[in-house]
Amino acid sequence: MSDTHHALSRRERQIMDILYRRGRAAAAEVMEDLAGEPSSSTVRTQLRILESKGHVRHEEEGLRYVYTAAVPRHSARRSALRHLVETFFDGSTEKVVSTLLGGDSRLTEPELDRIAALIEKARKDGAK
Amino acid sequence: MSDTHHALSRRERQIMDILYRRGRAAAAEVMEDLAGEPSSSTVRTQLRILESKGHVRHEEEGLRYVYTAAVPRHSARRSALRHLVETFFDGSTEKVVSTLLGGDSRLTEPELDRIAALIEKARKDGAK
DNA sequence: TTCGAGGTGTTACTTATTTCGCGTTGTGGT
DNA sequence: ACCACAACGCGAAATAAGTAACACCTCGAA
Repeated sequence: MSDTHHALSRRERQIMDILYRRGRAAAAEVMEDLAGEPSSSTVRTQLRILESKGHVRHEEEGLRYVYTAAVPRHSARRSALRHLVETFFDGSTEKVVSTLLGGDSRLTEPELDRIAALIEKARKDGAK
Repeated sequence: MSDTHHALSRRERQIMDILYRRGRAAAAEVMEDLAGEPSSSTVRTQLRILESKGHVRHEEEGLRYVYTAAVPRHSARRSALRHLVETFFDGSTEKVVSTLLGGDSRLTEPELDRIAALIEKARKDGAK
C-alpha cells in the first residue's frame, strides 16, 4: 500500500468520523460527541491542525466555524468500504453482503425488495 | 468514554490490519507489509506492546514467534462493519449493499445467485 | 458604552508513541 | 566446539499527539 496522505492519529480519526456522521459540525458539536471531556481549546486546536493537513475545511457561519471533511463522504466511504473488504473479507464482496444479511440488523421487506432489484440490475450489467 | 477497549494508535492499527489480512504472521512478515521501512527491532517491539495490551497473542513456531489477533477475525469484522455502517451509511444496511453492488467490483453470476438466496432466507427469517 | 457569553488563534507544555542500538539466546552447519 | 545467522527483549532517545491557558474578537443586553 502506497499511502500518499498522512495517516490520521487516533483522535483525528475520531473527529473525522464525527464529521462524516454529522455531515458538518462546529467545534462545540464535535466536542459533544467526543469521548473524554476535551476542552473547547483542545478540540478547536485539533480541528485547525486537521485543516492544515488538508483533511477538513471550514466556512464561517455567523461568528463560528463550521467544519466539513475535505474528502466528500461519498468518496471516503467507498475507500473505507474497500479497505474493510480487503482486510476482513478477503476482498470478497459476497462475504460482506452475506455478513450483512446474516447479522442481527433486520432488514424490512421493502429493503429486501430493493436489494433484490439491485441484484437483478447487477446481473444485467454484468451480462452485457 | 464508554469504550472498554483502548483505541489503537496509528501504527498499531496498521499492524492489526496486517494481522487480520494474513491471519497469522511473524514479525518479519508484518515488517514486509508495513509502509516506511521500519527496522526489525521496531516491529518486534510494537508487536510486543500490542501483546502486552492484549490485542495480539503469539505462539512459538520453531524458532520464531507467530502472531495472531486476540479478537477473532469474525468478531472484529462484525464490529468494524457496524462502525462503518454507522459513520458512513447512516446505519442503513441497505445503503451499504447498494454501494457494494453498484461499485466497480463486478460480482460473478454464482455470487449473485448465492446472495439472492440469502435474501430469500432473510425474508423468511424476518417473516416468522 | 460597558459587560458577558461564546467564538477564535497562538503557544507552551505533558504524555504517549515510535524508533532502533545493543546485548542475549537458541539453531544449524562445519 | 565454534561461528554465523536469525530472533528476541530491554531501555533510552527522538518524534508525534493531546491538552489547556491566555489574549483577542464580535454580538447583544443592560
